[in-house]
Amino acid sequence: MSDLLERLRGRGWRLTAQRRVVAEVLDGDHVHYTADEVHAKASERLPEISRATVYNTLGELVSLGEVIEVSTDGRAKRYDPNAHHDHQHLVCSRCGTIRDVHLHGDPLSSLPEPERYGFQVSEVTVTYRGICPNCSATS
Amino acid sequence: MSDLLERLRGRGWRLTAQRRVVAEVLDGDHVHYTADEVHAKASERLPEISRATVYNTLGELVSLGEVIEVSTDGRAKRYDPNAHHDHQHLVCSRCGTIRDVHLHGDPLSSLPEPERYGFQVSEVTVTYRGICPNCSATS
DNA sequence: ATCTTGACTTAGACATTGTCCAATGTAGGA
DNA sequence: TCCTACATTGGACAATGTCTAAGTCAAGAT
Repeated sequence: MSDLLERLRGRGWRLTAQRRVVAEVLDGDHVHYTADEVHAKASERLPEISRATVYNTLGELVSLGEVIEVSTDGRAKRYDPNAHHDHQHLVCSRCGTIRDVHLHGDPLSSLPEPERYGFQVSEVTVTYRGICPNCSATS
Repeated sequence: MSDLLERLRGRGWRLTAQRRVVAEVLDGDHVHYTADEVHAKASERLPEISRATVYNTLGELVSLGEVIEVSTDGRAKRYDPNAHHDHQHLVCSRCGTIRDVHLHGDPLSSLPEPERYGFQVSEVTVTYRGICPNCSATS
């Protein structure tokens, strides 16, 4: 993600302090933040950045395919900067931690033709749930 | 789902008009309603039912394993009464229609041991996305 | 059949997450 | 340096969900 800003500039993105900070937050720790968490982290470096800008910027990064939107719990969406490697997610049912995981085979092929009901199926997301080692230790 | 009410009563559920109506709404058309849609349908039969009760009742049905909570879009959760047959979902990216689908094989087995990071993995949800025949006709 | 009681329901306030808009600011080309 | 189209801001608004205190009622006990 280090050359992300250059890539985006090449696509006509205007490079502002706010966008730079949002991109840096995502690029930093490799976790899955919510929009408001990104806003909080960004505010540490650029105190007056607004929530609207963070939401706008995240939306643009998603549209541009640089970031993936993940909604595992029906609560706040989370943003995953690991958009260039195909992967799925493993979520702890207790603490909500999310890990990126890599699957055996292509899950698209698990959906038989007669089960496609004429849809042009183009995408599949797989979410595994369970208890993480940390949580099962402290149960 | 016809004997649902009996089953629930056997588990100590107090059988009220409100709960009966919510169960009937879910049992009726076999679609995936949001909580507020269930509330609207229920209000047709029992005008003074409150939103809180619908939310409570849906939550209880989910806890009891009689209904599945589906969040495909990060917006409102939807409620799927088809809890007793293992299935996954196929969603139209344009209009949001949801179909139940049945997979080939067990998706749990697609996650290799080293990709489980010590989690006790117990559940997997697979969501396919694409364009439904209706939407691709009217594009 | 009536009583009693704890579970259920209600209305509405509140919380969280996300969107929109008009006014203001500014990046980057001319 | 100046322009201007694009970006940012703050705050109102919207959608969804949660909580609480007070009133109501289902169903077992009498």
